[in-house]
Amino acid sequence: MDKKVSLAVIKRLPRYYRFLGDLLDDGITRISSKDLSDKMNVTASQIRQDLNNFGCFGQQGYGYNVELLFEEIKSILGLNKTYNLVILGAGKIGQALLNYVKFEKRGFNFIGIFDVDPNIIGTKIRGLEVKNIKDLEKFTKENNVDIAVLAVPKANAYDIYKNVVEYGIKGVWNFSNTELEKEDGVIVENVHLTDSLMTLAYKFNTSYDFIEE
Amino acid sequence: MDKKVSLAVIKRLPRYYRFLGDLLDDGITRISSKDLSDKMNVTASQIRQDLNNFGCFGQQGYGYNVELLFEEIKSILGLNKTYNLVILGAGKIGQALLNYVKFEKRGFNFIGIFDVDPNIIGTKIRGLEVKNIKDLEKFTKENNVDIAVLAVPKANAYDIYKNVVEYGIKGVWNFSNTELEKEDGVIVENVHLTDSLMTLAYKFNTSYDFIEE
DNA sequence: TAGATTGTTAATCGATTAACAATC
DNA sequence: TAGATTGTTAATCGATTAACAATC
Repeated sequence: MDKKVSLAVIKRLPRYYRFLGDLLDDGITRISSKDLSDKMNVTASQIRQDLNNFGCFGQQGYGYNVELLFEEIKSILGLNKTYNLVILGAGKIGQALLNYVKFEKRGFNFIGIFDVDPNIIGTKIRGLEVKNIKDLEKFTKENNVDIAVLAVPKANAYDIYKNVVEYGIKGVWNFSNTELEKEDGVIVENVHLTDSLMTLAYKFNTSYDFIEE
Repeated sequence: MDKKVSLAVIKRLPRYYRFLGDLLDDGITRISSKDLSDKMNVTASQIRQDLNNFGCFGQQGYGYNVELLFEEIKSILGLNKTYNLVILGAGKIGQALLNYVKFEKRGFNFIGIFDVDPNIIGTKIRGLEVKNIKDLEKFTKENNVDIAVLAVPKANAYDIYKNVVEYGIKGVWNFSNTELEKEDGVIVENVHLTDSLMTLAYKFNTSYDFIEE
């Protein structure tokens, strides 16, 4: 596929996937872009445009086969593969993520959790022993680590990120409240909880108006 | 202020705020849009356009006073006020958020945490006793609750959201993996962790190309 | 077949970038 | 004052929406 897909489209894919999953659960086998657009509060045009970035999954006069489309999007999102993740930082956020079973159901497997705190190192969380972060390099050599979950305090984030890149890990899910500079071939996905809360605070106040999503 | 500000602009504000805070920490007192744009990897034009949605904070020939601009954005984001939050769902995510001290530093105070599980109700987390979610209505009458943090499983999210709206809470920070329908006067800010991870998975694979942020 | 609905091209809308006069 | 840099208008770019021929 030649043409680059815009990030706006990509970010809508998980939402399509979620709605199609719900339709499947409800036993609905086909849906038109119009009906889906009513459900999702987007335009039918946008749905068709979005999907046609990846292929022709519909049929004139019929619409889309729900299961087929669901599977297509699953595959586009890369959810047919499995991923090995390590959690860096065994604090509350790291633990919370490790305990969230949904991720494993979708093929994101946590194979290691690391920390610097000697009081935490050696303890077990959900059957996984917390390792010393100094052993991360060795661990990455012995295991195939796809994604590092950065759940460390802001102060340590930069150094640990540098290590992660050095050890050859290609995906970073960043929960530390910092900007991580772009590195060639490394994908960073940020979850800035503080930013999200600030956006909520902004909308909460009426001093300035804003355009609704 | 008349003209509506686009969501794209609003979502950039926390990032400006973060960078200006860093500049302040570094003792930098003034900055031009050009210099800031180099640091932030955006265009100087965009910075000036964004800021001018809210006022004229700069000075020709000089640039922007860092502290002044920092304070302006703080005020625009509504961070001069304090907010009372309740956490609904005392699972790992709820606990992780409650333990994240940064939020309190910025004026987001957790005044209650609720759950349905009798084994958790009554226990204390960070000095706060977990209450029965059935007591939420009473609690909202006796306390001024601004924001409810929805950290419950997907299955319960809809009902609890309905209650939250009914009790008159005007802000919802939604961590449940569901769509919450729009209600008049209620602000919902979603944190869809699963979506974020899927986006990472997409980018991680090279089968389709994409435009970088 | 006739009706429905796609895939796709064209039109519109909005957001980003460029340019520059105003002015500190 | 001269240089720097803003605020703002105009130009460009991209994304969303509308329209419709193709076709199941």
